[in-house]
Amino acid sequence: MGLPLRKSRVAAPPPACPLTETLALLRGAWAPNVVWYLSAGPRRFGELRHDIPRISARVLSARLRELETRGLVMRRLLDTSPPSAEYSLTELGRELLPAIEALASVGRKLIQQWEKNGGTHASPRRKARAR
Amino acid sequence: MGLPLRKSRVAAPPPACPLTETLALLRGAWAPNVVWYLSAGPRRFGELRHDIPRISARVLSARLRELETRGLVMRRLLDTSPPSAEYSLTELGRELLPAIEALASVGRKLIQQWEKNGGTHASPRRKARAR
DNA sequence: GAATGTGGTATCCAGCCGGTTACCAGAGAC
DNA sequence: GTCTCTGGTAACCGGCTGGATACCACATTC
Repeated sequence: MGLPLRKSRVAAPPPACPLTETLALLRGAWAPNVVWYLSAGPRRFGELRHDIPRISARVLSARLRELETRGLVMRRLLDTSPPSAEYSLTELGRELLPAIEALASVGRKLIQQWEKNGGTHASPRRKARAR
Repeated sequence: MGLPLRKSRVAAPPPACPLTETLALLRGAWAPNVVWYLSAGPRRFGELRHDIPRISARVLSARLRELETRGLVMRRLLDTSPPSAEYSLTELGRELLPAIEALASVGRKLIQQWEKNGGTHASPRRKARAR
């Protein structure tokens, strides 16, 4: 026999699953939050950091870059001093808003139920399955 | 001054952001796909493996366990031979379906546009920003 | 007895991801 | 001169995740 086959180093072609493709646009920590806060209108870097207090500058920067590459977000430099950057949703980005709103709506209902149950998050969870 | 304060070893309390909470339910690779395929009705382990060919048994098992713990999925043992297991969405699981459908709907539109553009995925992406 | 099909689990391991910290330039204020 | 404010980048690093592979019990079928 000849040489053993080597593994391909490229990923398999995407199956073009609509659900997977859309979620891929929002991949990465905080990405949905960034889109959410941009949905209300343009926002500067520092404003987003303030909107999402637990995000680090490094990750916010990375997320904005990725969202820009994926066509969801536009970056615009303002010539203020010091210069600042303003981010906003593109049309594609805005197309995601109904879906995001649907997710948030479920979340609101969920939280409401927790509050009714006395603030615990336990309602719909069941204990570990017997072995 | 006394001893320096030590870092807390528990995660900060969740901010109860509706969007974050809902997406947390779908955390983990393939989770949205599993929910998607269960949305059409109950499904056995092997059937799900067939539905999602690239998922491994290990990951499918882990995902189903997590979805069960989070209250989205129910497991039922069938006493066939060999015994098989059937998974189905709970009521909470079904509440996510409109949101998932909204995501998929965006995805379908996206893919449709790609096809119009000759099969390339390049349409809404722009080149790297100048340095 | 051997093969098959079911629904998994055990173990290993590489890659990625994101948190932390330090650092930067340039302009303006003081 | 030095401090501040902007919007970042560089380097380090530990943890988690998920892919690959091997393995399992049990009942039925051949």
